Amino acid sequence: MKAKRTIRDIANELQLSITTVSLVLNGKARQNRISQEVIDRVLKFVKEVDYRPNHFARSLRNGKSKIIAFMAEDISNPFFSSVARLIEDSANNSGYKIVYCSTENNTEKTRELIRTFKDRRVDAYIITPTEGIEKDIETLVTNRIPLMLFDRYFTDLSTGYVVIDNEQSTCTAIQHFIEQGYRQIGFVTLDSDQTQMSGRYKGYIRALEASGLPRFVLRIPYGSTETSIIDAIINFLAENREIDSLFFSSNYLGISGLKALKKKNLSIPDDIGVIAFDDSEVFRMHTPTITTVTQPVEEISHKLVESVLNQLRHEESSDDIRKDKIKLPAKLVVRESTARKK
Amino acid sequence: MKAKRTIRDIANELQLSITTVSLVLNGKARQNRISQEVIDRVLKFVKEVDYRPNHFARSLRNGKSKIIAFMAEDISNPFFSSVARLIEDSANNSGYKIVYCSTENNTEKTRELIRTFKDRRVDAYIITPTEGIEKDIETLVTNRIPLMLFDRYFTDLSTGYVVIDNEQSTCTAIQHFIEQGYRQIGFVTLDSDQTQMSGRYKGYIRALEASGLPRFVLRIPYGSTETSIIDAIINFLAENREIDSLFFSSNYLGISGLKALKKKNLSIPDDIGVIAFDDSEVFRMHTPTITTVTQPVEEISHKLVESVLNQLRHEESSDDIRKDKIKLPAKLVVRESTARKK
DNA sequence: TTTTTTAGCTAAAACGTTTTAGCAATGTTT
DNA sequence: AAACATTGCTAAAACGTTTTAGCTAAAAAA
Repeated sequence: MKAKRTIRDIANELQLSITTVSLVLNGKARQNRISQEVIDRVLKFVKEVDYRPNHFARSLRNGKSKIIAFMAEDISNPFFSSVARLIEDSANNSGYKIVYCSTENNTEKTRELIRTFKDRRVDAYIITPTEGIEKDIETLVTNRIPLMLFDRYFTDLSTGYVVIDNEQSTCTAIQHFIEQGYRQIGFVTLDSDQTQMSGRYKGYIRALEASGLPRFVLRIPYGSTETSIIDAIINFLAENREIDSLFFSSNYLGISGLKALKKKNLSIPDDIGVIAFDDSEVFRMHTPTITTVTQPVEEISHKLVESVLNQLRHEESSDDIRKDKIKLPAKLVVRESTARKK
Repeated sequence: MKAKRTIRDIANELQLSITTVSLVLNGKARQNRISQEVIDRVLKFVKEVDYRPNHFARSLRNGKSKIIAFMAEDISNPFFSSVARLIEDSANNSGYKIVYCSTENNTEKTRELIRTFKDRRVDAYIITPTEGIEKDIETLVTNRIPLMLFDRYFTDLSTGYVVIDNEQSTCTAIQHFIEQGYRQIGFVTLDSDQTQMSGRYKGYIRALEASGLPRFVLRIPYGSTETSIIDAIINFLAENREIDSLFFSSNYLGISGLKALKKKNLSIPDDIGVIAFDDSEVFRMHTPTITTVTQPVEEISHKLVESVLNQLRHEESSDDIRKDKIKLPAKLVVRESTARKK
């Protein structure tokens, strides 16, 4: 068992000062006029003995943890776990590790999580914000902590974010219903005022207004169990028997919706048309296959991590950090669930 | 903006020594004969000014990062992201944060990841090991680093682990096929010698031998694309036309399998029976619904985190760490895909 | 009264880096 | 020959904790 070597040991063994070794190791040798001979000697030795600097000491000294916090609503949701997977490698390659947590869209919990992350001087944040967390996010921003929101954001807060064009993509989806001959279009959404949900709602309204069709809206309380969602949808359909199509504004609403329709023995797409937000294997494999508004997960993830790393790189420079405000288009993937026999 | 307060500031403001404050904060006041009056004074003040100790300094001093590494094969796989979600809260409640990474079952990558985690003095590991990583795991064990393997383990390594009884559960599944009247049972698995896969294979063999039925085995190379898996399965069926049922030994093999069957227009369960390993929403929603060997994800997660936290608690004590070797039963969830009309 | 014990607190070292300020020797300009 | 610049390196402070060893004063024992 070789003893852990410190920079001090290295310095002693090479008959150099700690300073010199440190400068070489940090690539600041040239600008500090360390001779090439010494540079080579240090580099060679350090490689030989596989010296690995102590992260704690380094962090203590320079205040950086080399950790990025990934705060998603629920890491086990396929959308969020895909993002988690896709940001992972780039972060690692830049020397960052990612700690995750699930906010459950619970503001109190999120606040507490941010607190503990602050304690650990996490270097950057990627967050799906909850409704009441605005102030806390603002504090991070004023402290110039690199930060990106995603999935939703705060219109009156100057942060970077990556979202999709919820209004336009939903509008397109509803128009697709209309083109397929559906006229009584129901909208099942979460009872939430966050940007992503209000955007989807606006898209629904806009499409309807353009064609003068009636509205049918069901708002599900946040955190409802699957069975209560299913019941709510069944009720909704019973009270509005004219409905001939349903738009589900999230992937798990869609899944519960399909279960509800199955339970009522309604046939898709003939009795009722279906479109769900967020793609997933379930929708691709379902019989019939389900038309979805598909988020560009790769691009979202890529932009998120790119922007955060960029902020981290330019953190020192006094000029303003680039706060990317990115709105990506989502794609309507047309499948069998909207192919009505006319 | 209030300046960050250090323990030194606290000590000064209270006219006490740093030592005293530190002892109180760490609950070691009583055993060091600090008077109750001083204890109260410190605790009150610290609460008032919301003092938060610097993690880096603490870590540097005592060598603990308060971080657990969660190394799964692929964090975006529903099985692993569920575990991630389920271990998260208990870990947080005990003051630990979780960093994740995806090994892709790539030994070189895993080795490198373990290296970087070691550099950061991660306190504990929860790992789905890859085939070649035995030595590296062993090093962790000899260094007495708290560690749990899951999903698979090394028979000749003394580590804690949580797995399911792959052999028994697969055997039961195959027997179910037989009871349902299937006689030509195909087994689609990954070309891997890891315990979970060999266990499932053994279960298949055992069930067949008991009834003298023929074997049909397809081994898919690790890391195959979905399309190549589908092609392989289609070929396999073409070359073995007598096959009347298929067992898929992982969830994504099952999904690819269903796509292959759909492509060949084979009807489940009449043309062919289907059982998949690992449950997922896809199998519950599929038409017909798919019989699965369902892993007890909650229990797996619970045992994992409980055991790791236990190891962390008793790390100091010189007596042997408890190395829980847990094998949980998996449940056969019978659905429509094995309900052959006889 | 002197010695010993105990109660209550603290000084200082240590953890392992990064970085500022500066020193000595050599080279260059006046 | 004196003054200045440059090259090549280093001493030491700082980051903020935890913990060991020990000090002083009061209480108890001799």
